[in-house]
Amino acid sequence: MNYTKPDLTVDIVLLTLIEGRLHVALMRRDKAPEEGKWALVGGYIHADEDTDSTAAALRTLRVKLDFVPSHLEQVCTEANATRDPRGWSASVVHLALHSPEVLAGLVASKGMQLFDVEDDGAHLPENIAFDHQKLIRLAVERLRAKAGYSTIVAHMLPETFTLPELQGVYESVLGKALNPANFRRKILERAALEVVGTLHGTGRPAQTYRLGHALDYFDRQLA
Amino acid sequence: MNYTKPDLTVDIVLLTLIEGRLHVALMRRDKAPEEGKWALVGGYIHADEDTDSTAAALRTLRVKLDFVPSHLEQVCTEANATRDPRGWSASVVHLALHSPEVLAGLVASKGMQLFDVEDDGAHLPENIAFDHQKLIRLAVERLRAKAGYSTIVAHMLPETFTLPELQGVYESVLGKALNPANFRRKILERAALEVVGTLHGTGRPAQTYRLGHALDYFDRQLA
DNA sequence: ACAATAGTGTCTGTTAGACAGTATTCA
DNA sequence: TGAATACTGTCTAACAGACACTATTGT
Repeated sequence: MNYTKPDLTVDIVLLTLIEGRLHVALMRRDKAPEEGKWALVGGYIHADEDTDSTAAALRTLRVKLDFVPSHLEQVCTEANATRDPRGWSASVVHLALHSPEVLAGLVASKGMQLFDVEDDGAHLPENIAFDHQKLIRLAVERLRAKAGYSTIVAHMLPETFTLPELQGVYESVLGKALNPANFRRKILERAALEVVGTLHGTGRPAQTYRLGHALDYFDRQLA
Repeated sequence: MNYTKPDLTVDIVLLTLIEGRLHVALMRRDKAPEEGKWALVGGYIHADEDTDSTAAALRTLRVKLDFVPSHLEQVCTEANATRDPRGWSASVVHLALHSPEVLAGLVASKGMQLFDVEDDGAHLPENIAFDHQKLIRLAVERLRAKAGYSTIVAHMLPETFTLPELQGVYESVLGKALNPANFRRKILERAALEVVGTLHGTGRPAQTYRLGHALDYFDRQLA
């Protein structure tokens, strides 16, 4: 009754929005296999220190990037015989989101890079490790699907934001323009947004808001 | 760099609908740990014969029940230090659906039992193994969520069915009565249903249909 | 005053829910 | 002919999308 145990890892698809385009955080692998290729932030689950798989993902982000994401959720598990040349392996894939300002800081200090994932990954580097291009696609699909009926995309903004800014991230992720009047009406009906203050810009100042809950689900599609 | 590898298993929450109530298939464990308790159909992933985790789930169903489900999908992965007394373990949880007629046959021939999962599991047996009560809840929640915007529930009917029958399974899973006229209009708009024939019952005969695709997703909520 | 951006009011077409009514079978 | 079940037509209220309008700032 002793089977060969597969490897068990976590991989984190850390995404943000830069100039209206989704970007993913990748790091260069510094050891074999796939040395030198670009890979998701990830690593082995440590049975002795991780209480569960999400804790393993948080530890990995802390150790490799010294960073706690605004949002983290499990996407799926990719487990098969061919994804890793070393043999049968399983990866619990997580989606993480944060604001571009903070991630840009990590690029400078931690050697991580941000790559544009739009146009079906056409702008990603050629040499992506393992099945990580597929894992990126799965996480991006999850984000796009969830954008339409939740406040998930707000986690790619700083903690406080204006409604036009929020509309912008919805438009980018959903890939279509939204009518400002209708967006305001619907988002204020559906999401628990708390008024924070006022932001002065180049025209009329905007109200700033923050999320009342980490994640709100809508009973109807936003757009 | 050699960590203790956690155990990697699959567990299948096999559900069907009996007299309007969701039921789950459980089997009595015949060995330690948790011997004698009721457990989901599941087992270790076999790195030497399973190409991926879904193949492992299908093999497990074939070996233990000699059965191929009408629908099978991954739900999530439950992975932590405390779910199995033997130590850190990970289970890739799957949701499987089939018609009650076929599952009733397996009860007779394979020692499996079907338990009512309604009322938050109040009618489940006391002695459920490991964290399987939680896994059942996760799969049932997934099914209920997906029922509102897909044809997933049709997999708990035989291959051909009438619209009143289909309405019945939607009503049971969604937990509310639906207006027949509106149900017909919306399901025929949204789902790819193929006309098969005519079924004679006690009143006016009903058209029979089958699913045009394994799973249709709707752009709007059904109810 | 005007450019720029934020935010409101309101009209219209579409969709969802309610419900009355028709259709087709068997006893 | 009536009970039983399947199915259709149509009215109304709610909602989504479009768009013209007002509001508040800086220059």
